[in-house]
Amino acid sequence: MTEKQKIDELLERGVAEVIHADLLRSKLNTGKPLRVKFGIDPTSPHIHLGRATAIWKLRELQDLGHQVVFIVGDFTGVIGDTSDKESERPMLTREAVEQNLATYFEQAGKILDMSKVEKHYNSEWLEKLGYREIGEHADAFSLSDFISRENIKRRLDAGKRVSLRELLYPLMQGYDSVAVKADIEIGGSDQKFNMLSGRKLQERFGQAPQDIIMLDLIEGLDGRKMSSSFGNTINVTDTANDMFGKVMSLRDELIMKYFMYATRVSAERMKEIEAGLNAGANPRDAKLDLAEEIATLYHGRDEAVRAREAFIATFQKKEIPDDMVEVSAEKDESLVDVLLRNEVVTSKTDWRRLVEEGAVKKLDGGEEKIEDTKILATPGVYKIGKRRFVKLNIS
RNA sequence: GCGUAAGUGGCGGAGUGGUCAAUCGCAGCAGACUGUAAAUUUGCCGGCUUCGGCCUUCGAAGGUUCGAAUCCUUCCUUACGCACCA
Repeated sequence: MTEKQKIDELLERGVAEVIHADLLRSKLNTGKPLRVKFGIDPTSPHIHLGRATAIWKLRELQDLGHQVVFIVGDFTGVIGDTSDKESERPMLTREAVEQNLATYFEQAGKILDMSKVEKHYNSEWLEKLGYREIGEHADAFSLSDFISRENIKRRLDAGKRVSLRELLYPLMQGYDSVAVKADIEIGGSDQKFNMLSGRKLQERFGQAPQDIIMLDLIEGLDGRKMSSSFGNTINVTDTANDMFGKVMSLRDELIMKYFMYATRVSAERMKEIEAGLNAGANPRDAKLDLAEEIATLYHGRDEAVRAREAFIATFQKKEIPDDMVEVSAEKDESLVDVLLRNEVVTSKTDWRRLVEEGAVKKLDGGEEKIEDTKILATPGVYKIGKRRFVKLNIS
């Protein structure tokens, strides 16, 4: 790819909106290194594919020679962001923030060259501000800015509580931009308000306002927006097999979107795949390729190919998977107790239901349906529902 | 501070003295159908059970009653209105 193509891809692929696109393009064209701000919310430390789109953008910028600046919202995390949330967020303790952060960089390291990333905790500067400064910053905004904000308005209209504390959040995130002298900020389109507040404050502080690259949000497994709070995420820390299974369960309409947002597959290849689908190719095969591409990004090609094979063996050929949960039972222990102890089932009632529904089978050459809820544990492989496999040993 | 309304299962939201473990929708689980698709459809969806029942839940704590998610009291939480110029 030429430099120009890289810049086009940066500004177009998966991008919802660029604020001052022309300006930004000309800045990028000069080749002068720019400072790219990216805020990390330490509330939930798992990077899922939706969030990863932003990190891949950072990677593209890094490849173009720009300086990525991570801002860990350790201070703002304690306040709680209101963007994209339907209800007020709980305040996090210091300890929780620290804990959540521990794994974050490692996950980001799967995508970025972390050694080149500048890292800051926003408590570095936010903690030092007093009422005087906060008052000055707050003066850059009017109450109607906040009230007319969609998600605040919705909550107000619904009679939900909106804490004043939440209004401080954009001020702080905006000041982050001032503190690190950001040229560009990257974030999801749900962050628009917060990122714009950065521009406002930078102007107050005599800095050139940052340009903003806003990314589209992608759908999760159930078709709703991918979000940890919905539990519909594909996480970059998921095993290759999990990623594979999750991708395969996506509805067909999302295939091309996922190629676009969640893989690095070239535009030409995407066109080919799309043409194939339109010509009547089985979407399942496109999805297998998609799953392999996604797994490759985080686990490497070899492991992704193995996951593909395991998927085909287990679900298409109905073979018993190689790796599964292993549990061990005492002598004369009932099967329920073993499964309960290992959290395979959540309660005895849960177990009873599963048995009555005919979901529990012992795999023993063929499949033998288990109908007695009180059966004793015997060694072997059990299958509960479609995808829960358990290997049981007697200790 | 005063007044009014409200707080129900993971979420939304019914229920206003017994037939309520609590309608319904979403999410989830399981069966059928499949491509582990999606959509559809059927069942389940607090816990324990000798399958007769039993136990714990409707903001919290007390109380009334044979009996309470439903009535009363106090408290906590939230929304809305009032407040000053009059």
